[in-house]
Amino acid sequence: MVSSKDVAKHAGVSQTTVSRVLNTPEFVKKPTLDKVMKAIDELNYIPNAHARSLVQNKTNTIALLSGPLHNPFFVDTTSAIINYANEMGYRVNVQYVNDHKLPEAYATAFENKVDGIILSCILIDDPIFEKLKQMDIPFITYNRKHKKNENFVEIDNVQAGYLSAKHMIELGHKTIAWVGGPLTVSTFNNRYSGFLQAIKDYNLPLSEQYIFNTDTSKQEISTAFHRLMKLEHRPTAICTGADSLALNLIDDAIREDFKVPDDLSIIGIDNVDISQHGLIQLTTVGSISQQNLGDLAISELIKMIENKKNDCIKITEPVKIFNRRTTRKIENEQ
Amino acid sequence: MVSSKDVAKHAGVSQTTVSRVLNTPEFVKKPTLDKVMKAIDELNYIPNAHARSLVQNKTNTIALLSGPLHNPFFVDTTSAIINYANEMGYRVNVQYVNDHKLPEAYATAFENKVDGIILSCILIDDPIFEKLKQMDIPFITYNRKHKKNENFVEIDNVQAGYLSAKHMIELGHKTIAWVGGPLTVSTFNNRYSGFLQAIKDYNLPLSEQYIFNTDTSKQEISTAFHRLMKLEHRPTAICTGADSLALNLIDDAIREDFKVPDDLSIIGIDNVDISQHGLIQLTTVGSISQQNLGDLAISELIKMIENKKNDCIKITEPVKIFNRRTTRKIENEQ
DNA sequence: CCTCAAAATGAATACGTAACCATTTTAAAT
DNA sequence: ATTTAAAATGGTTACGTATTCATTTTGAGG
Repeated sequence: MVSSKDVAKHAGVSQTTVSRVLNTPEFVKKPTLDKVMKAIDELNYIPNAHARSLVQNKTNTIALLSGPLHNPFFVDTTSAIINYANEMGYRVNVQYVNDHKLPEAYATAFENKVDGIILSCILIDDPIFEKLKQMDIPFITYNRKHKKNENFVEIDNVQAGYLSAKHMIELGHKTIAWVGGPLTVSTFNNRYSGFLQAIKDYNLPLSEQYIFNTDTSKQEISTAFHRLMKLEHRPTAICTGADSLALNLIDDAIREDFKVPDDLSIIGIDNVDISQHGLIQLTTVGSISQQNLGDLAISELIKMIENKKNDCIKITEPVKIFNRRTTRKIENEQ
Repeated sequence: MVSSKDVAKHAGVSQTTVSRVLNTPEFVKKPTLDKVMKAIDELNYIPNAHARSLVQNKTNTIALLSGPLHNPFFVDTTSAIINYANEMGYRVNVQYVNDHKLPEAYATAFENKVDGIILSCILIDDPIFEKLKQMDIPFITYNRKHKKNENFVEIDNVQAGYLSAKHMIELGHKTIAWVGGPLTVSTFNNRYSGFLQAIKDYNLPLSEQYIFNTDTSKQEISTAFHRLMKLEHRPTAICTGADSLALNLIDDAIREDFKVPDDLSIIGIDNVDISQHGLIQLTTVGSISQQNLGDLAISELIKMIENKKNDCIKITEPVKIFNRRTTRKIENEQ
């Protein structure tokens, strides 16, 4: 591998000068600069970022610990995060983590001495949080937050759950089911509690049979769907903890010959990009702002990295209903 | 930052021994091993991957230069690539490249001395190809290939285009349009030529008005759609260069109140995961194998990296029709 | 021609690790 | 006890860069 020393020798200057040519060319005379540039070109020299990191203690790399891409929410956010970070001169190490691989994912990030970590995969009660703080490395969670309520970017999940239930209630639905995710995750937890609050406020009855807090696997969602549809008194509406869940449920519904929204109204939360597609037109609750959570989080993270500003990021974006085609007024048929 | 030297001092051993504890613990006596482990734990020591890379000349990092995630093909492949690479102990630096940012993307990959590069963004006639070969760094292209016909993984694109047209023809369509991508890209080029071949083989007329090779932007696809729909003699079927194009066209169609497939049959190529969704059920052409191209490519790349096997990868996967719900028999109404 | 500050360059070092080679310790065989 | 090979450990160096400090060169002003 050709190094700056080789270039120096070839150009007849010191390695220091080569380094200067690359970093502070304004301090080197034109003729020597040209000499060095020529040598760089002739030898096909490419500086070694790792050696630089070592001496500068800065890697220009950010670790992204994301949820899986089969959840369209992470498609939107991953894309936004990587594009913004690249724009700002950072490389992004991406890992799609499932729970039993989390420790490895953190280890990888730490060993690479990344300048910052952006992650969605944190539990309300996650012990990693303290460790992250100890490490003294900038980090931010998006979509989820830790119970300590520090360094997060989220939407107003309680309100989202509330609006979603309210939407169904106002459409006349009386039997409304909930299919969400693990309550160890702030996002689902808050969305669920918002949902419950609305049910309570509007004095609707709610039996446990109608509640499924799944592990978000396709299989368990299908199971929930089948259980719901076998109930004596079937729900006419399902509120879900996320667009990805809603899309899975709709898929199940179609395969079982239920019509959405004619037989069953389904609403999501997140307003992922694809939910707008003409074939989908998912009714959902999402951020009022155009900017997605990934975008917001990465820009805050980079501010933290560069300004060293240590004040804690706590952003909760307001939400609204996006009324599309997967929910409808209930007919008074029963 | 706490280094292996600090650990050594704290444990009362040499730095070499600390290194050994981490890399070849079988060569160190139990008591010293315990001592060192204790010190590592107490000091919260985490090895520096960059320093290791420097001395080992191996980074365990792969650069992924992908197309944008709003194309679902890259959702599937990115996911597969990252997961497989992580499984095999490699980190992945992801970049979503648009054409004018390509040089930067390569520079980043080179400066980081990645162990390999996996890329989809190469043109038939791309000068970068020679440079990549010169660099003597393992690389593989997926989905697209260079005219040199080396180190690629693709589906049988000519056959895919052919089958797609044949499918429409056999359904009775006489006026079939083509909406594809830039012909500077092998994928679109070959798919288009397959399409043309079928049209020719079945003696269908084809006017230039029905051909659009777009830049794959949403806008230009919409333009193509509108032009087609304003034609005196409207096409009853559109063959497209990719599922992402098909999905965009269908979106346009729905917004203009055309019914797919009743008013218009549309077929894609790629068989992306989401095309199977109940709400979508896109008819398409895709690989017979379950394994997606990203998976295939990354496993081949890692073989190259680890076995140093220099024989050139040339994989073209056979394809078949996935007959779903966006195409139908034409009625003899005209 | 001399002085002297500014500009330009170079020498030496540190970053944190693994690898190589040398040395010490251990334990088995005599 | 002595020898000897194996096991265990340590000292030193290299990786490729940026930085710090020292040295040389330059050119303006007297």
